[in-house]
Amino acid sequence: MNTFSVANTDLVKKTEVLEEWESAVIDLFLNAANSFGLPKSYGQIYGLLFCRDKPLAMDEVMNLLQISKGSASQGLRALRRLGAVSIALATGDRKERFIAEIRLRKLVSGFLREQADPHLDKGVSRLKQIEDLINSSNSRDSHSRGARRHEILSGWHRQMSRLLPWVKMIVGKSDRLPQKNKD
Amino acid sequence: MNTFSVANTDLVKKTEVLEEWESAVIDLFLNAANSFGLPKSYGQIYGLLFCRDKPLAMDEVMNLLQISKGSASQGLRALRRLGAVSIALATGDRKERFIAEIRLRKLVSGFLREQADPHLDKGVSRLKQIEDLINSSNSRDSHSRGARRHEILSGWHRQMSRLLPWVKMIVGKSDRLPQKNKD
DNA sequence: CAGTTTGTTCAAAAAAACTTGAACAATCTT
DNA sequence: AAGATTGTTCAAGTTTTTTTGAACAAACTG
Repeated sequence: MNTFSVANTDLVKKTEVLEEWESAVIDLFLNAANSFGLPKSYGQIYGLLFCRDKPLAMDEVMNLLQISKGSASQGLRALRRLGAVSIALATGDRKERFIAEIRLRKLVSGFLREQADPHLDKGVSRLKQIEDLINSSNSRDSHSRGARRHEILSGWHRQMSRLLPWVKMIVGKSDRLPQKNKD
Repeated sequence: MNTFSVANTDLVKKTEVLEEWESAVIDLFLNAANSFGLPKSYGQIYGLLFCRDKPLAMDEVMNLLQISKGSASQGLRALRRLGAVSIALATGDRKERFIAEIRLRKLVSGFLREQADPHLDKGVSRLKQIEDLINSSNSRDSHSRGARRHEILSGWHRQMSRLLPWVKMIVGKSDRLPQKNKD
């Protein structure tokens, strides 16, 4: 089946290839993404960009990682939303090119903003809904038990709300040199 | 669709049933578990125990949540490992009975211990492996680029290692009354 | 504006994660 | 010790998530 052997000596577009250590880094991020609940391909894409100095275009990402157009497109978009990847300023060429954000603080706060904050918000309405159900409970015992639980949940919610800003602050406090806050 | 109205007054084996608010709380935890990367059933089980004052046995959990033996068994075990659930002291009866840990600090630190810490540990060896690959890189350019990346990753690792203890400390700092640390 | 190049969308395929239940093990009961 | 009760394991089934690629849209080019 693979009998086209020789003869295509330099017709094959010299597809750039990964360094061994790059593959290892990409794999590291693949696993990390995974345990943060993100698709593996996001991790791969980020990992690749993390390794490179020069911005990469979508098709380069596709080729180097051997992933589909769809994955590359969606992955890059999601990573941009997370603030983990950004578009390099146009280089004459028309293609968009991407670079990885490497400041840990930015990565963490982007992640929390996109993943944690929404949950905390939804939590508020959920708690209210639960409160209503508790109040419409007929049994006196169930009612008081519910009220007690509602208090606990509210306390947790308050604490988590307090914690997140701290996390965003603490991480990256000495990430590099004292940088001006270009938020 | 709800036309079974009256008539089944007490033939139905009074299978204990959930309060409406309990279902809502269970659902809350179901979603929470999910976004922490834990199976939904773990959330349900925890949620149920969270709602109850009295310890529940595995079969009660199965019946109330309508989940299989396997799920109940595995879920309870995993939750115990996380420190989110513990076995109530024997009540004469032979069955094991379970209760939920409701101190947020315990929950958070258990979660971090089981989920984050292992990753940080694996991270050390991964970093070392990457370092080796970088050193065996032939290209001078690739080598220095790799070295730069390795530094960044090491920095992140250090920072995360610093952060976690803080999180464990901060959460639950005023969870309830000043309790003696019964770790 | 017809033709290219670049990027998005989304239904269907593939892969991964979760749940189930039957077989098994361990422990108690009589 | 046979029988009953409680809990675990894991292969197979189910559900959910992720990836793919072909059709489409948008923006440039000559």
